[in-house]
Amino acid sequence: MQFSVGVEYALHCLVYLVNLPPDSPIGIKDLAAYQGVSDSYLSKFFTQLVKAGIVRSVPGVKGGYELAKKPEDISFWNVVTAIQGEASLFQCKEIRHNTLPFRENKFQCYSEKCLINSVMLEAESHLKNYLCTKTIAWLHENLDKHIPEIQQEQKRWFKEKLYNR
Amino acid sequence: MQFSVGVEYALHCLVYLVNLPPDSPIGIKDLAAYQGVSDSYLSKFFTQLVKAGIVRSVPGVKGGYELAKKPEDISFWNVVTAIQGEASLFQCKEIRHNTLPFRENKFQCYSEKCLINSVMLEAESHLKNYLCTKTIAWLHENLDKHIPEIQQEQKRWFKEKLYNR
DNA sequence: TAATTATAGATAAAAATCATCTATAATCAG
DNA sequence: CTGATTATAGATGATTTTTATCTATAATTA
Ligand code: SF4
Ligand code: SF4
Repeated sequence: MQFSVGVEYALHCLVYLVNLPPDSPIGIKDLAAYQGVSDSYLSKFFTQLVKAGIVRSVPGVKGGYELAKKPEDISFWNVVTAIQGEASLFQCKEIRHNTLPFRENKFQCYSEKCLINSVMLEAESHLKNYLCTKTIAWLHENLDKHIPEIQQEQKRWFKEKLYNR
Repeated sequence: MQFSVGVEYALHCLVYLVNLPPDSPIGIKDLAAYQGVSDSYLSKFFTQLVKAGIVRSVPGVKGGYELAKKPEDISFWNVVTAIQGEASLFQCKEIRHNTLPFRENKFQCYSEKCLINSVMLEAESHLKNYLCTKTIAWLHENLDKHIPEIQQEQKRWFKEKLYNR
């Protein structure tokens, strides 16, 4: 049970989009070139981010992607669900339905009143609540503090790409 | 990203082992027959539960499995890690290493100081802490309250199997 | 000694994940 | 209007993980 790499790609790329001049979207080609993956691969994640309302897409010449919200309104949890979907971590496979007394049609097991399910859901909500408190704005700000050289280099590169369109 | 079904099987089966007479292990055949799966399948999970110190195995004739600890000392988290392993939910795939300035050997990215990684770890610890508070004893007790008929039937069945060995 | 039982490992089907490529639709610069 | 550019959608396939079973082996006890 692992987070998808897509979450990692999305978080990194969203940081690139912070603090750019308004109405100057960045194309998927540039983003993909920077990340070192194919455009079609990265674009899939951006399509999901669009659907989740995290980024806005501008089609056509000089189109691309830009943040649809303020970075302080985009939480880690938003990104995680945008990429992995809303499905909860624990999905009851209804194994009890295959249990002896059930096979003999003695009982039914309804997952609504399932204790295991409710415990897992509650546990997940603790994870969720924490991830909701961490935003792209926070990430951007702290990356600037922790790895300033890398961040500067990265900003330089995207500003230049924006300039040469 | 989903919990393994193994967790569901393990939690259900551990409840069956609560409140049985001492030194009377239940064989994997009975457990598997009750669950409606093959012994070899279920036994794999029990081997993992043994390695995690949750159950004790008794080989040979009239052998089987019994709880190795008091049910109030077995948490949901214990079971989850026994089955899925200790690996954390977020594993950095080091995607930044393939990023443009890194490909040009300008920088290195050490995951020890990675902010994303630390946020994910902290989030997971919230999930962990909650799952540590819920035990097999709690589950057993509350299942008895919520679905008493099913629990009675289940206890009847295992007691009978124990009797006929 | 023989039957029983856990353990280990081989095997394979099914599902999910990762990654790329192609075709299409929308937009804008000229 | 036209052609280039760009996002979107979907097909495709490789790889990995998950699920499930079967077989062989080792330990134990009746
Ligand atoms: S008790 Fe809960 S987890 Fe188990 S089969 Fe029923 S609904 Fe699913
Ligand atoms: S910044 Fe963190 S998540 Fe990203 S590549 Fe570096 S270590 Fe991995």
